[in-house]
Amino acid sequence: MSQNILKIALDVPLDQLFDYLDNGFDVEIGQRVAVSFGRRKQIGLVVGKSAESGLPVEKLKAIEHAFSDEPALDKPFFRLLKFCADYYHYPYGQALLSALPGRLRQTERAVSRKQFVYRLAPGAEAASIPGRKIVQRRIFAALETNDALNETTLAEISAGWRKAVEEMLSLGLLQASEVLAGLRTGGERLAAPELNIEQTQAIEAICAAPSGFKPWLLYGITGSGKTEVYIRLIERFLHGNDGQVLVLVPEINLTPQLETRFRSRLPHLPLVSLHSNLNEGERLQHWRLAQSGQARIVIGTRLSVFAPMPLLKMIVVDEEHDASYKQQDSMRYHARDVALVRGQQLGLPVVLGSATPALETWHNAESGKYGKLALTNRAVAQAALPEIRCIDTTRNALQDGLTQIMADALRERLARGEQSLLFINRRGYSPVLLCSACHWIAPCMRCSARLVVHLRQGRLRCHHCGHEQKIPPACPSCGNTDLHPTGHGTQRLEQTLAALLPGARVLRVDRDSTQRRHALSEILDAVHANEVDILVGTQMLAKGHDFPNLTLVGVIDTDSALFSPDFRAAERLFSQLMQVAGRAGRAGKPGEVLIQTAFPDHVLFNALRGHDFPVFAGSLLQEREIMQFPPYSYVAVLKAEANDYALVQRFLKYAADSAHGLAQKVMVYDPVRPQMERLKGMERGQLLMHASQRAPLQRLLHALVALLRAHPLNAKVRWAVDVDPLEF
DNA sequence: AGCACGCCGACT
DNA sequence: GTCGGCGTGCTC
Repeated sequence: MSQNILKIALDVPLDQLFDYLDNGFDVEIGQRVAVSFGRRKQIGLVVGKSAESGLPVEKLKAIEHAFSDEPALDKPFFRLLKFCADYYHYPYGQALLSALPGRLRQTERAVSRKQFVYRLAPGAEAASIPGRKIVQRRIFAALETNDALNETTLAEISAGWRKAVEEMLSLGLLQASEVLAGLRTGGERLAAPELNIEQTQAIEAICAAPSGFKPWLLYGITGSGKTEVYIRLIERFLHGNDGQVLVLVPEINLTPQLETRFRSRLPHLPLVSLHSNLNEGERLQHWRLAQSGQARIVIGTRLSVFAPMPLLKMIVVDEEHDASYKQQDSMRYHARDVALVRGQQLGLPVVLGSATPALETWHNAESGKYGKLALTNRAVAQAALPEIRCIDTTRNALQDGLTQIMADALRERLARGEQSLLFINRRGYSPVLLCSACHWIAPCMRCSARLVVHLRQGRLRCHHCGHEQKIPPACPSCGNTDLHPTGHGTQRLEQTLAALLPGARVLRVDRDSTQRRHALSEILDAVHANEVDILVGTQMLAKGHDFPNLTLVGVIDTDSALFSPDFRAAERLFSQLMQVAGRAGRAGKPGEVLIQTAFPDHVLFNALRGHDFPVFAGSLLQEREIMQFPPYSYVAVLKAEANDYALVQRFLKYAADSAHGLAQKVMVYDPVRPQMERLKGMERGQLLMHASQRAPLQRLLHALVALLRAHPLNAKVRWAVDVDPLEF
């Protein structure tokens, strides 16, 4: 009797499948198995079955266990990850396994919490219940208005429900069925706000489009009601008893707000979230609920773009320009782009929402490749756009980082009992510790970066590798004890404000002040309760929060980003400033945005003053076209790092030489060191390649990666291909 | 990636 | 005489 041969994907950096004998287990494609691989035990996914193997059968091992009772992953899941593994040049097995919740990558049995729900049996009649069995009667009555009851609901009916249900089951009045636990539905339904014309037009356009793959850009300024458009679309796409929608959100603490909003507007649609704040158990449960089709709406960050959803009807990518959609290690995918591929594979609409779309997206919308829908008015009619002004710091002296104009504006709000927000993209006290005598600057030993002064803790910290040390009492270079914290961070600004505006209640919001589990939501509550006058914070504050009493947004210092060597810096800065500006003046009170800069006439600020993203995007796109940068070219970077730069150099030299030999219609540059030459003790280097078409670049990468995997330095150098990189 | 095997230097 | 350094090679 011959055994089946299983083609199994494993979490190993080898781009191949492994053949195992099925050992008599009844296992389907898409299920998990436990196998011995070399000396260790591994979890594998059955990708295929076959009667034969490229290897002699006696060399094959048999699987040790098959998780036959688990639901199998479907074909679209494999298809999507196959595409990603190829496109991002990452081993297929690792791509597949890393898309699973952690619990499913472990060799222990992964139990999903299940519960029973009870329905009325066909033909069951209330009359057959004796009058004195009150609990049974109540349960019966509840089931006449509800299709099914779960244990929680039954417990609300009576503490003695279990006994009653058992008796009803034995009498054939009820039927029990097992479902996954953890779905919450119901609750009060919030009234739908009225839509404005643009919102209605956007919804109708998407619903009227012929079914099939269609990308849409929903370009809507802050406060224009994008979320309401998503909600209406979900309602329209999930009208019947089936269908699922995936909503991707950036990796920020924005998920709870959005989740609450969706739940209160669509209480009848079971919703689960998938993000990093879930524990392993919850994550598995939510993922299973998506996979089973029971969760009709899935809201999740990056990784959830891979969540299996058999009834998927539409994908929404909120804040599609957000950089957190790009994974920066292992498989370097971009969740927005993967969402588009998924939409294409399944023939679905994909809605990309943003107030400041990525230039790639904007370009595609302008060229007609994507449908473009614009929301140009704030949904709350009386909420005007804030006035944006620049304060020229070459004419207005800075005192402790603040101009007089900014200080006066803060005082004014304080007097009026309104709130202000100061935006500064540097946490800590000051970004540099400088020796006044020899100009020594405290460096990080493991990174090409300066240590940031955290004065309150009396420590220096590296914001790249997390290294921490005491502030030295004297300069290690010359012995001088006069060491100056130079430049401004959130902590210092907080201190400055305390001195400048005594009595003002200042609250700092950055990664350091929000480490505690619920710290951010407590801060937000305090702001809403008007217990705060001035918020000082980093970009954390820029997103998604509505502060009705906030009328001033001050931007302290952004000039370094204006002339950054990173060609995306301006795009990011504009988006960031647009977002913080959106915090000002939401509920009828006019808002004002003040930006301190030495370059008030820069194009970026001109466009910002006019709230004119299209103009700014147009000018950036022109630059990109001249320089032949994305979206006018396709880029990939080979990134390599090792303890010893000589190894990196040798590796990249080999890669560059090979690439030159392989290159057809691809430009291969010389290996260079990145901005951050050293990170976490690793010496880094990179090789840039670009082409005007995707295909030749992909062909080159494919061949190159095969060569590099076979190279002796493969083991000594950590390397990765970054396709469509955001940073290089 | 792991985890073996394997062949050369300083230790109870 | 062994413990252990990490180079090399394989994993169905």
